[in-house]
Amino acid sequence: MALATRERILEAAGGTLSRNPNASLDQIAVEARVGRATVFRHFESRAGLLKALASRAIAETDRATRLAAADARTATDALRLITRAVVGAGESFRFLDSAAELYDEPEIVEAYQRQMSELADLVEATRREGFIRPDLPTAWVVASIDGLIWAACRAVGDGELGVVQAQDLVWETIASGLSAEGAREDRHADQA
Amino acid sequence: MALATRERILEAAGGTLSRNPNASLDQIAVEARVGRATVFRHFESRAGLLKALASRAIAETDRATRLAAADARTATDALRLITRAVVGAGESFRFLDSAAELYDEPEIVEAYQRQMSELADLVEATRREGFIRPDLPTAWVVASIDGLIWAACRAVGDGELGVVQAQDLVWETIASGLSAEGAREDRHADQA
DNA sequence: AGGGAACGAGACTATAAAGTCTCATTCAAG
DNA sequence: CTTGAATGAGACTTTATAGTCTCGTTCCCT
Repeated sequence: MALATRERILEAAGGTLSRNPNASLDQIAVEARVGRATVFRHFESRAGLLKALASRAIAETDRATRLAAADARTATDALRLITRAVVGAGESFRFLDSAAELYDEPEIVEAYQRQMSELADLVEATRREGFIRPDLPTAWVVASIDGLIWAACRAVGDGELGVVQAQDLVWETIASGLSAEGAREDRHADQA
Repeated sequence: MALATRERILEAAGGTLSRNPNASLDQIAVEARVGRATVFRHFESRAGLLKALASRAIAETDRATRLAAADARTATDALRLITRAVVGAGESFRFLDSAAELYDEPEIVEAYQRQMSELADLVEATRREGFIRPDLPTAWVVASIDGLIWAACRAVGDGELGVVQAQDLVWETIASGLSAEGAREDRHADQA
């Protein structure tokens, strides 16, 4: 039962922290239907729990990324599959939204930066396939995709969208934007 | 000097909290070059300070929104101006990113929901002008815009983008999307 | 049935931060 | 120069929560 308990604690922590980033270990233990002491039997400290949770989310994203990269024939397709996968797994790492304590866990920060860097590489590759507009900085494209994924995960968490719908909408928005085709004529200098 | 002091505390709180959402009042007081006791002379409690900070950000957004609505001839133009204004004022409310304590301040929650609702109305209006794609749910369009604005503010805060650049890119992305025109031929059913 | 590992409950300590209070100092206005 | 309001410094209390420890119980395995 040890593994099941550990997993239950992680699950509860993810859920509780995504709703209230400052939730106490007591709340998490209650949510996991576990004694508070048991939390300390599985994790050395609060920081350790957070770190394990983050590592889990990162590993899950990595796995999804590898699978997508294996299946896809083009970089654009890989980006599509990865986006879907990350939105699908959104609940796993929505808690990261406000886990400020993790900023001083070099291991986690490094992994996050690596993932962002991989995403940047992928964006560059899709750009070479003619998918991404040449005039947008890669940093912004990455930030936008990140922002859209967060928005989708939040909408799913709030019950505004279903998971599948959110996955479709994120990709649809990345691929075709928010505006109608006709609006493309509207562009003009827009300094206020 | 009373007003100046109060303002300095708010300013410091905004800055410090956007960097570390769990910053103590002591850190904020130091940042504001003010005694910690003085913080309590101007705000009844930590929650009161947070609330005042949020109210300030909301009021600033409201003001920008009203100005934009007054200047704009079309809903689409209003959306453009408002987006620019909010990104420009991003530093003022970036701390909200992780201010979980505010979730149980009905006054703040209500104001936030009102702003989101106004944004939804504006999106509907731009849709009638043919700006927004008819096939995207308004809730998603609102969430996307919100996500893009957050992404831009974060990029500015991290020094990745300049403010003006971020303003341009957000609107450019809303208006024309991320993908090249040619990618519009690529759409296909994408269930994995 | 017996034994050991995992657990629940709860007492206990330690600590960080919120919030209160006092007193001396500064500073601007009259 | 005098006065009063605003402040800085810091002592003090309170509270919430992390982290430790113990003991009795449950439950699985042999």
